[in-house]
Amino acid sequence: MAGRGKSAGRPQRVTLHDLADHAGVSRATVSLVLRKSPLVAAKTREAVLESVRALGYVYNRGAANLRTQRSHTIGVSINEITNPYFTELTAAIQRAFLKHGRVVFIANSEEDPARQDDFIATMREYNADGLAICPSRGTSRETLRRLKKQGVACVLVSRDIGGSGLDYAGHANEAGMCEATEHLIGLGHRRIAMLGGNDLVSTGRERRGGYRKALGLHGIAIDEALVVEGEATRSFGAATVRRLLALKDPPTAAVCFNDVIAFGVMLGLRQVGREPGRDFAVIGYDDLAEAELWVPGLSTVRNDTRMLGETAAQLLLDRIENPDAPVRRVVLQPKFVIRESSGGQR
Amino acid sequence: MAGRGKSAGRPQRVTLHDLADHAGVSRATVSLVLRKSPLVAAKTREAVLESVRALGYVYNRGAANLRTQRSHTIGVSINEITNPYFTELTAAIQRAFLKHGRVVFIANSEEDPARQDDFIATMREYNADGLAICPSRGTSRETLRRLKKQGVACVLVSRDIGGSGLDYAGHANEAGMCEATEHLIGLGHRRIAMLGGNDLVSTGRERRGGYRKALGLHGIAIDEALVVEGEATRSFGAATVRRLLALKDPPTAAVCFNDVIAFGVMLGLRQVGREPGRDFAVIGYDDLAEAELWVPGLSTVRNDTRMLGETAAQLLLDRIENPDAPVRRVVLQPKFVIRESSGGQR
DNA sequence: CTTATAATTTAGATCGTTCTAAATTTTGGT
DNA sequence: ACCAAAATTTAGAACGATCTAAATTATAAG
Repeated sequence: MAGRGKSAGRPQRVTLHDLADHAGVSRATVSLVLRKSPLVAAKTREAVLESVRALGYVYNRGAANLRTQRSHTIGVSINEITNPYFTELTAAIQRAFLKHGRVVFIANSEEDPARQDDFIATMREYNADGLAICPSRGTSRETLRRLKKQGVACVLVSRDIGGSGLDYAGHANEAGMCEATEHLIGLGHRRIAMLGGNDLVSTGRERRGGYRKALGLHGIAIDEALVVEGEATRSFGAATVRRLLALKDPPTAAVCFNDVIAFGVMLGLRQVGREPGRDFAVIGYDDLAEAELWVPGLSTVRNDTRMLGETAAQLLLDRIENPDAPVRRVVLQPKFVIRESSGGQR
Repeated sequence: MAGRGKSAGRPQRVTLHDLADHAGVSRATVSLVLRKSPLVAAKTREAVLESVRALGYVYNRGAANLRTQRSHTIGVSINEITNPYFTELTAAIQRAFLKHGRVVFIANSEEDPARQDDFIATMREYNADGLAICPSRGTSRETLRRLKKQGVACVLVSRDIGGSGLDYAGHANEAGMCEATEHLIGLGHRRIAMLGGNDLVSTGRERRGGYRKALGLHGIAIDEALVVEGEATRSFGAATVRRLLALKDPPTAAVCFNDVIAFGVMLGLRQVGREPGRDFAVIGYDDLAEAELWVPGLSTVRNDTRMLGETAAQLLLDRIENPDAPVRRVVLQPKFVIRESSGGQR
């Protein structure tokens, strides 16, 4: 009596049709009940809901999406989820969309544009309403312009790709790094290294630009030997600071592309018997939860990750709502946090 | 000429129908081409693929799933993605499924069984082929049994829920923690604290059990004041070790539920002027990338995360293939790694 | 040139929902 | 009791793919 299909084999999925039969109404009415339409009479609604319970019905969202041409699904592509900054950002983005009743699909592109492209293609095949992208290194402007041209709602988060023509939510990286660097200059440092980041990614360009700008403002010549590109890992920070300390005119301080590198620098200093904050000044970027706990506490530039997630979500939802609105760019101001790792007056 | 529908409004999606018209064949043939069927003649295939390019066709996976009753989609529910162990595990699981051509849906339940249930419900609504679950704290056995009874393919990863009747892939936590604790005992420690974990989660029960077992094996009485439940955070580790050191008979060593807590312990020791590895022995659990870099290097129990991800994926894929096979449990052996934080002979 | 066989192609039903437009029932005023 | 208006319910056609079973075309053997 239950399950229409063949009596042999797998249990058939319970459908609207089954519910309709069971409750003695039409498919259309059942559909209205499930969508909480006010059109249907209270008594009918009760009967249908009772059938739902009785048959153990599971709504088929895929079928509904096919019909409505809307999926309420958002794809989120993250360049490197094992980086704690992006882990926090991902959680923030997810929370923000969840609050707006969207289902979120997360993928980790691991800095590989091909994987990112695959994911974007898959999400389009699933008819996602929109995409939030932290573009992996090397993402081409053309890829993104094509998305825009094809009418895919899209927002770039954290990292910008110039000329993509997409909405963007990010932080004011140049200003943040400039302030951090000027702080060190104010403490008397002249040989300041800049560790991590690169010019292939906007955040790298901007933070490295902020560093250069600060030195320029105070008439300090830039020694390219102290500007080191690198991965956002602790081991890069540790190895690099050890190498720089071995130079004949070593730096006395370092600003880092992010906190993870700064933690590495502090570990590296200890490995060679130097104490961060006393023998060498260190500044990070992001203000991860861990920064405050270190001994010495890490001076760093705080990005409001949760706010960025919410901003990105709002931009994307607006874009979905109104595909032809003018492009928007929101840049959040960071906050420089002074702790002990940058040392006192020297 | 392009796009069948109304000439006004949004661009219509290109469908198999459009491709068929454009290429002068039937819908069925186009479908065969897209699915790389060998049945179709080379010349026809070329023509269709040319139409795909010409019209900018995007495959509609939702429609296909509706028809085939298979989604090639896997839902992965993670209890806390900001914990780096789970971040790594998530990445490993994703990679493993990707290798098998599955699309992976990731959600962060943040230790909230309600969010986990929501996600599971959503995945069922999307007709996911299977679920990989790192159950959040407080997940009930009944929830999981119901899933099994309803024929949902499911594998538990890392954390076990007794009596769920589901496949499980995890690590031998008791053995790992027992070995670590015995190492400290061998070095002469008698007052050994156990920090973090709790009995609400299998990994906590097992690791704490391993600690108790080791003490028992060597006739050391357990001082419950030294066994502290807690969150897997650095701040818990730091605060707790400071508190324990203030006891009148303080511990001389600590084994930690995981590396993150152990890092916190090392930071906490420094905050009160003690040097980990020299003044106090510390052992972690997980062997995160960071463990090796610390000064002193963190002694810890290594879990092979990538292997766990692959194992879980294989169990789930087998289960999907063969729903009625007997339940399997795979437990991977960890490896104890000795570095400097556990100190030498005292 | 048949004819049997193999290789291709296809019409039409189907998956489980929602939508449109119309049919039916209920309600309330006279 | 009647009728208009409001409230509720519904049949049947979508959505965009795949499947089944059969039709068509090409190839080879006699």
